[in-house]
Amino acid sequence: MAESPITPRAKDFATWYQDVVLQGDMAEPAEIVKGCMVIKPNGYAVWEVLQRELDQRFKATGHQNVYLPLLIPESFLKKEAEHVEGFAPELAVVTIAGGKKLEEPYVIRPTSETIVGHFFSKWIQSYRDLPMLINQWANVLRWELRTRMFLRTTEFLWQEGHTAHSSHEEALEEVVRMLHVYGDVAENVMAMPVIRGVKSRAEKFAGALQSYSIEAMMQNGLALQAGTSHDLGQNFGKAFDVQFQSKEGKLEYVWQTSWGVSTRLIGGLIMTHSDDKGLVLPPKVAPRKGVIVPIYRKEEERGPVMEAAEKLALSIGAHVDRRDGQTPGAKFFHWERQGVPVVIEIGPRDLAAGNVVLKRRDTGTKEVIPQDTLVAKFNETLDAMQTDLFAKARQRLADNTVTANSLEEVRAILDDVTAEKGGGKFVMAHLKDDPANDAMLKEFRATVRNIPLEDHYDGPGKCILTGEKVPQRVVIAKAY
RNA sequence: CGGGGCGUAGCGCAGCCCGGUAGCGCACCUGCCUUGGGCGCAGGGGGUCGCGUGUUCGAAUCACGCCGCCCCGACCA
Repeated sequence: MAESPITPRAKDFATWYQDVVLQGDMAEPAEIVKGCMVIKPNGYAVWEVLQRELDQRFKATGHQNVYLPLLIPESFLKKEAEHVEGFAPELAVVTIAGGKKLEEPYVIRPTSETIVGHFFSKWIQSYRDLPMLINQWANVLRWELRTRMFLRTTEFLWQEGHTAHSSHEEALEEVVRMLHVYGDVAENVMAMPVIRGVKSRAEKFAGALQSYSIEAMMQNGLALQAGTSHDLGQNFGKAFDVQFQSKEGKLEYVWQTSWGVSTRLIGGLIMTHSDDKGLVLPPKVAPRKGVIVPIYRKEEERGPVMEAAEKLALSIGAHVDRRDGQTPGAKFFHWERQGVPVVIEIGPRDLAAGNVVLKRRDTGTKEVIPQDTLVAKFNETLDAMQTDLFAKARQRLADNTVTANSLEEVRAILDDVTAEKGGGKFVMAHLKDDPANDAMLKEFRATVRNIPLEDHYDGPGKCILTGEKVPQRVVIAKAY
C-alpha cells in the first residue's frame, strides 16, 4: 500500500491512531458495510497470537471450546428483563429468510448468554454435570452509533466464556480467576498494565449481579475497558430454567458467569505502545519478531549477502526482506511502520567484519554485534524490549493517576480533557457505588471505570458527593 | 441521531466559487542506473469525478435527494 506520513500524537491523537492502524496495515474500514472493518493479515496475525495465549490459559483452567448459533430467537432476549433492556438498542434483527417473513424474527447475537441459558438447561441435570465450563470464539454484532477500528465496530471478534456452578462462591471464584487470566495476558503478553476491579452498578453488564473489568490507560490518558468478567448470579438460570439436582436431592438454579475479551485488545495494544513513527508491537505479540534487511551495492555482493542473511534468518526465525528494487532505506521505513521489534541489517561491510547491525523498534537504538552472538543478542533484545515497554506503560499509568477529594477537584482534573488534546487522567476518589452518583459524572463526560481490587490509594473515606463513608477510592476517567 | 469536515486513478490531493469533456505527486509497468534510513533518469498504463434525479446545447463543477467515511456529542466491548 502507499505509505503516507503519520499524524503526530500531539497534533491529533484520533487521527494518529487511524494512521498507525492503516500504515501498519492492520485493518481498514469496510466502507461498503457501515461501521465494520476488514482485519488485514497483519492485524489478524496479532489476533491469532492473542487467541493462542488466551486459549491456552482457558484450557489450563478447565474450559472447552464450543460453537453456538449466530442467530438467536428474538423471544430469548426478552426472557431476562435487564438484559433485553440493555441490548435492545443495538440489535440487528432478521425478519425475512428464504424469501419469506419469519414467524419469529432472529436477532444476530450481540452476546450469547440467552442461547447458552437454553442449552445449559438441556445439558445440566445434576450437580455431577457441574461446573460446566465452556468458551466460544465468535463474532458478535452490536449496532453502534459511532465506530473506531478495533475499539468499537459494529461487528467484532471476541471470545465469550460461559460457566455454570453449583454455588455462588464457586461462581465468584471463577469470575475472579478469569479476570486475572485477562490481567495476566494484558500485562505479561501485551505489556499493557491494567487495573483489575469491580464495575460500578451503573456500568455493570445488563443482567449481571456484578461485573469485573480490567482497565488500561491509553497514551492520551483515556481509559479502555480491556476485558470483563461477570457474576450472573441465578438471573439467567431462572430465566432459562437451568436447574440441577443437588447432592441432597434438591432442585436448585445454577450460578452462572460469563467473561470476554475482544479484538478491542488490539486497539489497546496500539494506543499503549505505538509512537509517531507508527506501530510498536511488544515482542510477545509480534507475529514477526525480526526482519532481516540485506544490503548490497554491486551484483557480486548480492550472493554472499543473501546467503548470510538467509542463514542468520534461519537461526533466529526471522523473515528476510528479499524484495528487489526496493532500497534498504525504504525497507527500514516499511518495517518500522509494521511494528517489527527488531530489524537486522547485513551488508558487505558486516560480512567482511563478521558483524550484523541490530535495531530495536521502541528505542531506535542500533547495535553492531558479531554474527555468532546474534541468537543470544536477538533474544536478549526482545526480552529487554518486552520488559521496557511494560515498565514504560506502567510508569505512564502511575504518572497520570491522581487523587481527588472533592467533586471540584475531579472536575478541575477532567474538565478540559478531550481525546484530541490528550492529557487525560485516572482520578482516584471516594465515591459511593450508586447510579445516581455515576450520573453526576456525566457532566464532564467521565465515568467510574472500576473499583480496584488492589487498594491503590488509601482506605475508607467520605464520598465526594454524599459524604457517606465508603471503603475505598474508585477510578474515575474518560473512556473509549 | 444532532453538529462539523470529506468523497476526483491503488494512496494523497488540485480543479468546483466563475459549467466546455480531467490534472499533479507517490505507487504501478518497461528499460537503464542505483542500493548502509523513503535512489535517479527516460518512456508507459490506469479514472462512467460516491450514487441517483433534475437544470442546461453541454455537469467533476449548479440544485435536490440518497449512500459512505472521518472528527466532535448523546449510546456502548
